Amino acid sequence: MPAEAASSSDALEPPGAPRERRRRRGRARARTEALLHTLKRSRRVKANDRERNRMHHLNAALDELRSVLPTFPDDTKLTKIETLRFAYNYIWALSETLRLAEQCLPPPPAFRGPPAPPSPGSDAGSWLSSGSPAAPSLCASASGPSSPATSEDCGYVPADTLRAFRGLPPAAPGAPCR
DNA sequence: TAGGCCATCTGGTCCT
DNA sequence: AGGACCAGATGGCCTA
Repeated sequence: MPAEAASSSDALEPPGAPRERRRRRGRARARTEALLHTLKRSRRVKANDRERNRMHHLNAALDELRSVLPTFPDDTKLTKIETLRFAYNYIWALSETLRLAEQCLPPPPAFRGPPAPPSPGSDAGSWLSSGSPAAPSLCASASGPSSPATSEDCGYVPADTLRAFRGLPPAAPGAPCR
């Protein structure tokens, strides 16, 4: 108790002085607490502002992702979770398409030999053709565009968003090469 | 009206 | 110390 410890010198004061000092100390403490409160408050407001900005940037990135996904104009805007799942499956579908194309076409002479290091810029096929990441079971691609799957079949992409895959070239597994 | 989605606030934790 | 990131809470809006 700091207040108790300080009271030892109070015995030398005239009567009434300790009470006045305590009162002053109380006012000072109230002032510091108020100052601390406003300081905390201003920090919080600043943090809120940063957080809001951060989320806006995140949403902007999500919008950018939406804009490159194949959706129809009359489709309602994909939700955040739909966008992420759709992108995940779309990437997988593209990589499958690439893989099948590589199976059908003889590789160009420049690509013969040891595979290039797995950097996205150098050799798309080598890093895209590893198959389904964690087996996402993209039903629309697996069953072909003519038989769009339902979300019950797939579990990854809602039926509405799956319709966007209809525009893809048929890349059914096991499709005969020309 | 219930449920889904979203924006915002908030406190905690980690990193620089 | 201050900023970034994260997850939980809350309230508003919309739709079935």
